[in-house]
Parts: sequence; C-alpha cells; structure tokens
Amino acid sequence: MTKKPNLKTLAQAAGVSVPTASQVMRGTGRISEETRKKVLKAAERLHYVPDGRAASMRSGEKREIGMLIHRISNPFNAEVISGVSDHLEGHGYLVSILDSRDDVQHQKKNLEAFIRSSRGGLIWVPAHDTPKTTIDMLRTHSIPTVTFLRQSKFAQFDHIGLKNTEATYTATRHLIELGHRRIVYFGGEPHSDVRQERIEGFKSALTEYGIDQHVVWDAPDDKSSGVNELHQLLKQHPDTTALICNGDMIALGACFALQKTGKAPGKDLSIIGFDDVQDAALATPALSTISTHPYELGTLLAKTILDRIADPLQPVKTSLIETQLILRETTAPAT
Amino acid sequence: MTKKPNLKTLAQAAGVSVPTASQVMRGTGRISEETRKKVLKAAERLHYVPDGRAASMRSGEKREIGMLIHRISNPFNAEVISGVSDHLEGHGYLVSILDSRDDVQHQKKNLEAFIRSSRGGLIWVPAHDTPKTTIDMLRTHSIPTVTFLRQSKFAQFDHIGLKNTEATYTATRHLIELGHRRIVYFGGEPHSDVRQERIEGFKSALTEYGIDQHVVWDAPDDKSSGVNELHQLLKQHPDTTALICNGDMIALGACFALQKTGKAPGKDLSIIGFDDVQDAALATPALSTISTHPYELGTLLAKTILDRIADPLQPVKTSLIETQLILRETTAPAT
DNA sequence: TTATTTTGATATAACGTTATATCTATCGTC
DNA sequence: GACGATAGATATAACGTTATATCAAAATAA
Repeated sequence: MTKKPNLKTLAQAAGVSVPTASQVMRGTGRISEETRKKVLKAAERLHYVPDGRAASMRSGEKREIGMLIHRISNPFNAEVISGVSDHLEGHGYLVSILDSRDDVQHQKKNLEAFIRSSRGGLIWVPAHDTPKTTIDMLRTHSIPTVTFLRQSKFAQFDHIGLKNTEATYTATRHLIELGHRRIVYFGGEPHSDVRQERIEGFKSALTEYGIDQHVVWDAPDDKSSGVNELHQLLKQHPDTTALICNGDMIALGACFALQKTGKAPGKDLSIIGFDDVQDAALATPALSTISTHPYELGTLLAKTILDRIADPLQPVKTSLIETQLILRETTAPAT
Repeated sequence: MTKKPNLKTLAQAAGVSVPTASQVMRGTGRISEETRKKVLKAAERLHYVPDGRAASMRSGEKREIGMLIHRISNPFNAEVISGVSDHLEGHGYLVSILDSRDDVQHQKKNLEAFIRSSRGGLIWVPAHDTPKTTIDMLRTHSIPTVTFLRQSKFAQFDHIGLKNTEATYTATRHLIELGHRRIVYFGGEPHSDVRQERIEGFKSALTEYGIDQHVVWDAPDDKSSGVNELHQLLKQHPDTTALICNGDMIALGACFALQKTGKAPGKDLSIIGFDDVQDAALATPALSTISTHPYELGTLLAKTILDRIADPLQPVKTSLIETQLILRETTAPAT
C-alpha cells in the first residue's frame, strides 16, 4: 500500500518543480506542450488527485456548497436539490446535504461542523424556532447564505420563498365560490411562519366574503397525523365542508381517514393540499392541490448563492415563487 | 467586516502563544486553569472557530463521513441516514449526503469531488452498472468504504445488505401456501443485482413446489410505473393471481391500478411489496410487505465504517440484515 | 550590436493548524 | 543544598497546496 501521492511526488516523477506541476494540473500559467504532457502522464500513472483542503486553504476558493434542510425524505426537497445540484455542478461545485430533521439541536451541531469545514456557501431551510444565537453564529462567520421556504426572523439573508399568502387566498376563494362556507385550515405547527402566511391568505379570503368563522387546526404535517386528526376535527366541527391543508401528506391522510368512514373526498368534504407531490396525482381520488415549482426554485437558489459568493456586500434579495392551483378530484361544489 | 479570527489572533488576544491556544481549544496538553480561562474567554469574544481544513491536514484526522446514495428522497434511505447520523454524530463526525440519482455520470462527478475533499470515509449505494474504473478510483485512494444494499462486483468493500433471497423465498412460499400458483415477480430493472437475488428466492420457492412458470416483469420501481405496467402485465398474463413486487412504491401503484378497474387488491390479486415504507401501512387496503430495519441498518453501517477507519487492513466484512414478512390486507387465499 | 520583451520554468512564502522537541521555573527528595 | 522530576509554557517544523516574485534563456525590437 503506497502512500498517497502529492504534488511533490508528482513533480519528482515528472522531473519538474512543484509549482510547475501545480500549474499543469490547473491549466494555468505558461507551460510548454512538452512538459505539460510529461506531467499529465505522471499524474495519470500515479493517480494523482489534488488535496482540496490544501488548495482551498491557500487559494481561498471553496468549491463546495452545503444544503441544510429540515427533511431529507420530503419529495419536494428532493426536487429542489436536483435543481440546485444540476446548476452548481455545472459551475464546478460539489453539493452536499445535511439533515436537521427540523430539530434545533441537530441543526446547531450540523452548523457548527459546517462552519469548521469551511464550505463556500449555505442553502438553508431553518428549523422551526431557530434561536437567535444560531443565526448570530452564521452571521459572525459571514458565510454566504440563502434561505428557502422559511425565512429567518433575526437576520437578513437572501431568500427564495413561495407566495404562500397568495396561494391559500386563491385556493380558499375557489372553495368559497364553489359554495363552501365552513372551511378549516388543517395542519402545520403553530410556530411556523410559512404556515402563518398561508393562514393569512386563508383568513383574508374568508373575511372578504364576509365569513367570520376562521378555524385553524394544528397537526404535524405527515400522513398518519392526517388520519388521526381528521376525526378529532370533525367531532369538534361537524359542519365542516372543506379543508385547506398545510401539505399534501396530511391532506392525503385526511382523504384516507374520510374513506375509512365511508365518505368520499370531494363529494362529502372538499380537500386542497399543498406541494403537489407525486402521490397527489396518483391518489384515489386524485388530490386537488397547490403546485410549487421545486426544480426551478432549486435553480434560482443556485444562482442566488453564486451571486452572493461573487459579491458578498450586495444588498439582500428576496424572491417569491408563483404557485398554481391544481384542481383534481377532491374539490367539488358544496351540497 | 473584520477578518475571520484564527489561532494567531486568538493567541494574541489572550496573550499566549499559538500552540498554547491550540491546546486549550482541544483540551490537550498541560495547561494551568488561569491561562485556560484567558484563552476560552478570548475565543468566546472573538467567536473563534478552528479551521477544519488546516486541522485535518496537519493531524491527518478527517471528521467527516460522506454518504453517496441513489435516491435521496427514498423514505427507506431517509431512515438509514437517521441511523447513520445518530451514531456518527455521537462520535464527533459530520455526515453529509450526496445524491447520485442512480446515474453513473453524476456518481463519477460526485466521487471525484469527494476524493478531492478528503473525507474520512464513504457509505455508498453504488449506482446501477457502476463501471470498474469508478471502483478503481476509490480503491486507488484507499478510502474507507462501506457499501449497502448493493454490492460492488469488482471490489471488496465492507458491505451491509439485506437477506434478499431469503425474504422473497419466504414471501413466495407464503403465497403458494395460500393456494396461489400463478405468481409474477413485478418490477425492478434487469441489471440490478439485488433484484437478481430476490428473483432467486422467488424462483426457488416456486421450484420447490413444482411450479415451473417463472414470470418476471421489468419495470421502474416507482408508483406511476406500477400503475402503467400492471395493465400490460395482466393483458399478457391474465391468469396471474399474485405479485411479489420489487418495492413498495410499485406495489402501491399496482394496487391503485387494480382498484381503478373495479378489482380489489387481496381479493382479486394478492400483492406483496418490499421495504415497508410509511405509506404501506396507511394505504387502502394496507399493503402486505417485507419489512427491513432501516434505522438499525444505519447504525450498523456507522459502526462498520468506524471499524474500518480504525483498522484499514482488517479483513473485509459482510453482514446481511434479517427481513420480516408483514401480512396486512393485500394478501388472501387464492380463490 | 544592444536593449527589451517574452517564454518557460523555479524559489520562496504563505494559508491555519498540530506534532514534536525544547525550555525555564518550581517542586520534591535525600 | 544538589539533583532529578514535573508543570506549564513555547519554538519550530510540517501538512499540500497556490500566489507572487524571480530568473535564465530565447526571441524580438531598436
């Protein structure tokens, strides 16, 4: 087992100096065709790969971007990641993912390690209730950062978000025009800012049509919670005719629970989800939902972080992505 | 915007030498309580964070493990990742995820960048048809590597896998004992070794019971493919009474397609999935499936890579995880 | 011809750590 | 009071790169 080759051994093998070898490997400087070939040949033979740590430390360039997100298995996030990776790989960056599991402890640990590792930038979905100290940590080390989905209360980072208020406003209005009057906002956790925005759109549509019963139901955003909580909800508010859900998963859970009791989503209770995950279109009945454009969001994130890295002092930017109401089979006129 | 503090500025601020500051930060060496406090105070004030690149380069320690997997959004993988992270974070490692999207081009790019970045180890699901050159690249740089799910044909790495053959053997046998005779292996891609193992178990059970019709149906492992391909399958093999599926997603797709045509999974066609994803239990009807133990698998992966790092020359180990046949509502006696 | 530029290479220092060796007090021991 | 041992600090070099300055030889210009 021979030791790992470095520039020194490579230079010796090729019969040139260390800086020359370095220049050949990077394609910079003035190098004759002859020595170029010599070095490349030796590099091939030795399987030489530069040490990114040393290179980055000396040059100050960081060719790695981290994404710290709240749920790695969320299919929406997976699409975003694809968009980010495709764009950044094209610019020579490595994109690596960290999972905070929406837990501030995990998040803190990950961020500390992240800062130590000196990457080029951070694309981040802050965990719920992220404390100010965590934000300060990032600010202090002036790491190029873009948040998405959730915006930090405490610090100004570049941000790409969704037009949440507009989205739920449109969805709620659609339900009202179908004749629904008892509409419940279903799911999400109380502390979530994104959810707050969505609730705002929900309420403003209701208010606009003179409906003053604004029911909001807290529940985790997953499928099993949708199953369990729907019963509670209907027990407490039996006159409910429609749901605006905080996510597709809880919406699908609600559909499932409804069917178990012999009722039909759409016919007996109109349900609108959020995200348009793959399952939404494939469910029975197919779920009406609000579609975002995750891949495009990813591309925009990539561009934004590159801009920020290129010019760290430019003013902070916020972009909001349009959403689209997709009507499938779980929405119908109120009876 | 002041410059990033380093050991030198920290040492100056605390009025000590650089090595002393370093020792305090790492808690090594002989340090008096007095100077310890001085340094820690200064570190706090300056928000000092060590540069992991420099530390790692000098000490040779790499406190970061990479996971390169084929589908980041796969809920099974998410569980594995949790298991790995929980264990490795406890040992002071940062776990970062790379997504190959099961594409050898992406995989190669990612691995090259990975090698440059000099991490401590790799936990890897090789993409389908991973070429020998890619394996050689890893071997040449002698990176501590553990594969899981899929094993590399060309190189000997530590490996954690599933008892695939045993799993499908048991499942198939169960179907036969329920009276089924026309059983089809449904889904997966022809090149997959894992699938090959599963097909082996499937066939050996059939053979054991004297059934010599061994139908295997190729199809991508996602839900929409299950929906589309089931019709083709039933057209070509109308006497099919049961399916062993290559994954839960395609199984759920098949259930869905069946229901669309007015038939009932379980009653009209028995279906067994693989993985036991969250949706399997929540579907209507609930999916019978083969459960693996992803979190435990993750823990085992973490332990294995730590062992390998601790002693790179020890003999290669392979462990296979037990699976469990979970009977829900999509399996019933043949009529 | 001499002066000047260009080409192709190299020497040197620096990035921020940590390992190793070294050094001075102070302490305990007989 | 002489000696070795130890506590607590530091000097120095090294990890593997790249940026900058430098240099000799060849090419071009005056």
